[in-house]
Amino acid sequence: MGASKTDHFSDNHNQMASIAKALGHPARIAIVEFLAKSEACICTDIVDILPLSQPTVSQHLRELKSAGIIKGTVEGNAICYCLNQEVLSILKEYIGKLAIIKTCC
Amino acid sequence: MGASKTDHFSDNHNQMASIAKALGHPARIAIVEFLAKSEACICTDIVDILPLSQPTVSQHLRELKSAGIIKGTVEGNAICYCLNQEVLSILKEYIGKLAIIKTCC
DNA sequence: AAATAATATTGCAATATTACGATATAAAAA
DNA sequence: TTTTTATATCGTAATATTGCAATATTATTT
Repeated sequence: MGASKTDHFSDNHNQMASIAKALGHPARIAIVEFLAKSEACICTDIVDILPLSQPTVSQHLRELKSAGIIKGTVEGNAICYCLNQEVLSILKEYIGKLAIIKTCC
Repeated sequence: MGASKTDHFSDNHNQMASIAKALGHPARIAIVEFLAKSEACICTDIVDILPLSQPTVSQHLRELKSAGIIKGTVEGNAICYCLNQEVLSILKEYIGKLAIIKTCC
């Protein structure tokens, strides 16, 4: 006991939770926001904008990538990151459905 | 080391992360979805829809409440829960800004 | 007043996350 | 080829999360 009982929930609930979970850290929010504000994909600069060490940033990037929120392309000895709009749209749609005012409470 | 360095990030980043984090578990997604689908606020039934014990569900409800995602109203010896649309709207707006297709990658 | 019902809290074990130093890897530059 | 640059991985310590049994709390019902 301690691990979450993933297999007791629907695929959809698990997917939404894993996307939300990946965004559930201020460093990862900062990364995603930085990529969103950039005109193009970003190589190199991500470590510089965060108050965290390079290995820690690398770990956060991996989590965002494994949730599908960002994509990374190898570009020489650097890696270019950008947002995966498909996955963000899934989240957007989902939150949109929840955020509908109802006449109660 | 181990705890996240909350104080090194902006209030906005921390708030968005804490909302996302609260949604980052399939049980909490299931709760929120159940409340969204219900016509009115829900007392009592929440424990029954989840494959988890009553104390565990209570803990998840508390996390959703402390992130501001749900509200609970005392109603006799029960508690009626419903979504806090204000907070969901904050998230909706935020994700909406991220999820804008750009011509890159 | 005692029993019941709904929810919260406590205590604790199992596991996951966060962070970083040290080190590895792989491509570019010197 | 050596050095530099950009990123990843390993190992590990500190802390947080998840889950539940046991118990407490609070209001309702009998």
